[in-house]
Amino acid sequence: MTDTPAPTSEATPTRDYSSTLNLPATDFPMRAGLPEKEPKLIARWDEMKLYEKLRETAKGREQFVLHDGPPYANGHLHIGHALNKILKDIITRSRQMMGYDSNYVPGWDCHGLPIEWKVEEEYRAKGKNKDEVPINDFRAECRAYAENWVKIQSEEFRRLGVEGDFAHPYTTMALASEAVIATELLKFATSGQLYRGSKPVMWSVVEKTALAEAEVEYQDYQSDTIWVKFPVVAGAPELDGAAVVIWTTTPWTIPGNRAISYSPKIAYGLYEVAEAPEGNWAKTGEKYVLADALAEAVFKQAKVTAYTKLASVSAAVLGKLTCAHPLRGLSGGYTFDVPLLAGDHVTDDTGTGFVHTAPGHGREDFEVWMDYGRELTERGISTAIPFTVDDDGFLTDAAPGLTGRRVITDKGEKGDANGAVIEALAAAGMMVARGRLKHTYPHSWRSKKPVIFRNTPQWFVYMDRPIGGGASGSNATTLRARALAAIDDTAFYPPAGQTRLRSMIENRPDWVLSRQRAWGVPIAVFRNVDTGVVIPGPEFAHNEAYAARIRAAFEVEGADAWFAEGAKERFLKGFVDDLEPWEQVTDILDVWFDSGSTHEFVLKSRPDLKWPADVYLEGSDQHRGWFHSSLLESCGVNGVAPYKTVVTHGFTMAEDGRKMSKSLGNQVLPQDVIKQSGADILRLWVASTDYWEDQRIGKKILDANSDAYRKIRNTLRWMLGTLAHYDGVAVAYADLPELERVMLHKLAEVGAEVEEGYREYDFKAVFSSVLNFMNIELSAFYFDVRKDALYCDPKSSLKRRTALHVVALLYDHLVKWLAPLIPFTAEEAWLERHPGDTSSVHLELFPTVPGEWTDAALDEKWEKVKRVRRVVTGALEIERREKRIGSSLEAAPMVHVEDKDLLTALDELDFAEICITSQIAVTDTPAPEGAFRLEDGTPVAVVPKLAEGRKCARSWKILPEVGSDPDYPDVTLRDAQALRELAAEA
RNA sequence: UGGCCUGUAGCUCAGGUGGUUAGAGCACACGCCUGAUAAGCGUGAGGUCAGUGGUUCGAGUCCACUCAGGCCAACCA
Repeated sequence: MTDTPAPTSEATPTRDYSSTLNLPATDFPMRAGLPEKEPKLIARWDEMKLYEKLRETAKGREQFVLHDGPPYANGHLHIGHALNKILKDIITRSRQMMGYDSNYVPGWDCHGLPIEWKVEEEYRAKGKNKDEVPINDFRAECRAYAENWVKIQSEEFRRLGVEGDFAHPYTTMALASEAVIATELLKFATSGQLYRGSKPVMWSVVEKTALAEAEVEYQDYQSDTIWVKFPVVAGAPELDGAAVVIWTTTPWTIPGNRAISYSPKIAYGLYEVAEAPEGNWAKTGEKYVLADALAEAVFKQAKVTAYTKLASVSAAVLGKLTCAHPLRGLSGGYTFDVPLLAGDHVTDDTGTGFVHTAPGHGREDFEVWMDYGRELTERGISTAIPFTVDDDGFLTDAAPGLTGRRVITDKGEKGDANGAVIEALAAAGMMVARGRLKHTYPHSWRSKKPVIFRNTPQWFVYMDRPIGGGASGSNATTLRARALAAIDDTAFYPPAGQTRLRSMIENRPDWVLSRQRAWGVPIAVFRNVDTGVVIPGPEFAHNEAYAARIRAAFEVEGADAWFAEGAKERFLKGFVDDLEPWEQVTDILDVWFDSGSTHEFVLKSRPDLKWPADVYLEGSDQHRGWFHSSLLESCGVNGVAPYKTVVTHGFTMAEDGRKMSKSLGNQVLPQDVIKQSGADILRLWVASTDYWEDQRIGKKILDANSDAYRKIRNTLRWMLGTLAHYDGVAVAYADLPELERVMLHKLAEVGAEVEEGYREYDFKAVFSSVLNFMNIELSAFYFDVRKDALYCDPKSSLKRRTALHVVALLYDHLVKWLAPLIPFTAEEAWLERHPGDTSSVHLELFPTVPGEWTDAALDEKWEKVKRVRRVVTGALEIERREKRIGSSLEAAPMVHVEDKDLLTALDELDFAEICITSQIAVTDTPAPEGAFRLEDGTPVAVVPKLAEGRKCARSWKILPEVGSDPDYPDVTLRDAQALRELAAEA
């Protein structure tokens, strides 16, 4: 520090020159008030018919179609909906601005169980019974219910700033949609891919209906338990004469037994009864195969007083074993072989270590059975699953000797089936023990009565049967092969989606399409009860005419036509000689088939869209949902996927990374965010997050986004204020000072990142690139440096005018790039610069950055300038701390640059201006001892000094020249010139 | 239990094919400015890269396991 005299300006009374400065002036408020402003902008867009204008503007451009995965028309939006729709909106808006015709048509999924429930609930409240209401009346109420929610959700989506054809959305329940969905299914029937198989479902005997898992509640129930022998008949000589013992809580399922499951992870042994009471079921000398861990408990239950283990039995032996059904020979039935199958569901906690497997009566039983299908067929064992229990709970002909016994009565009480089975087993000498067990058991939600798992006919689509005529577009022969090929042809964001979908398609069983429900599109086929032949089908001569009938009727009446009186005559007459054996199928389609067909009834039917879609975007759960069913549906019918790209997003967690739930009270509702902060804040959150993975949201995170928003807004506001003094005259690039050219270079870099980010669906890259640019390059550097020229330079100053020109360029570029992310604020900002009734940033294209803006050499040079600048600011910070200066304008540092490269970079630059000091000296002379240096090794040392001269009353710079102008003795010469020009103007 | 995935500073994110003291923005602390002012600028302090064990001259980066979390495995969408 030298002994420079303190500036004398403090003592001199100063004039307030602020009115002579070009200070920022704007009405653009610092505080956004988004909750009030956003609805007004929506109203404006409505009024100016923005959606229609977007289409008009883009007419003839290449189409880009993001096809909307339909949300379910039930309930208010949650955060997941908001994330989903905002992402879609960012995509459609950015593609539109990239120069595509990017049309977005929102859709809704309207059929299905949840709506049935709601309507039924309303019935119950009114004391009405669903079964007494004609089905089409019930369906009408479901339709009205869905309609109402479509309206509500539509408004909620729009409030998020989502732009699209909300005046003409699609719904799966539109009559035309139902017509297409039904005829799409007919295509599967026609090509022979649809077949009638069977599968166990939860069934309520009392209500005579299938139940969903959600309609079932678990209550305590007392079951009869039995331990039963399955005599070994083949496979292992060492087990001759032994029996595999199973345990079950449902004796009535014994007639349905077709296999025994064991676990390769459990140790088994061959045991012999050494001693048992007279007349005991388990007799001395009998040999049982049991899990070692459970043998003792079994013998105790069987009242066996002594037993011995003869040998261990390996899993390899068990796998080859064949047993006889314990009722073999009863009424001439049960002659089939019972194989042993390895299953993961088998444990050695309870029972015997062997699980009685009745594929018609349990999910796991069914799965094990189906998994072994091919192997069983090779062993000569029929894989057919018997229908041992009918709708009313009676054992059928498929249970010889027990036919007519009842599992559960109309009233929901236990029938006589269990007793009869036990009696028959005992008579056959196959009982080991019996007991009772109190445990939780599924009961119907409605009747509170126990339900059963029973085999029921269902409609399936083959995954692995070669597809014959009627379908086209692919060489692959089976649905699975086609789907796998289609997955290879699809781009996935993130890439893991491909693996996930592929492994699902590889492993999935045949596609079950039928549901025994009311609110949906029917499987509009007929089945010949004598021959099993289905219409339509590969052999049927009138497939097209039949489909045309269905389609024509559904287009006018909707799927209700199928459920109306006389449907059989109406649709079948003239196609068959005798209507009598033809049974109308009343099952409806799984709603996944509905939404899986949207590409057909939306993309193909609307001229303003195209097929296939460019993008499907949904949550990662949709790998087994919409992505999956759309793929199968389209591969079955078209041979290829209905999409080119699949984008998935993760789930939204609470702030601690855990699932949101009502009970934990950690939910964030989009409605609340919108009310408190505005939709743009929510959208900024979406833009900032890595949505490919699970994201978090909460107060802290939203606050951080509000802060980012404020920074963006304030920076735009300052630019607007400054531009109030811009006359709109452009300056040629060649005439720009280096600083301006560097900013344009940076802008070009940001532009490349923005473009790449939008193209690759990486919005957080766009967000951080723009935000960092605004923070670091603009707010903290360029604007800070240029304020002097912008505020103080004379009107005529080229520097001032070029800066204004560049600020205007920066402003328009940034606002456009931000438009897809924060459409409300971007619009508000755009209109400040480009007002007009028909003006909208959303009608603009992203700017093309001129190639001449890119100047890597200049950028490199200025990075050096900034390195030196950092040393200067570091030195000034010390001065500030020591209270020698406050403002940097009080300083006039001496900068010793010890590197030739760095020194050259400063040539011909007004380095004082860049460092925002009043004066500065740059030299290559060695720095004195004690000069300030940065620890990072920059070869620059700074010796701070106070600026000499008087403080300019206008620009606050301290310069010796102040006082030398006779007219304006209290300002610098530059400021004097500015004042002179101002005076001349007046 | 199986399929797919995640775990880097308080928060949101960067960290090609393994290679110098792990980066940014925000938030935080301290200071400056008071002509972007419920603003602006500067400086600074924050990380055993979930953990353990391996491969390697060398691992946030590769491998295995463990822990924590998420989605899927519904006549739910």
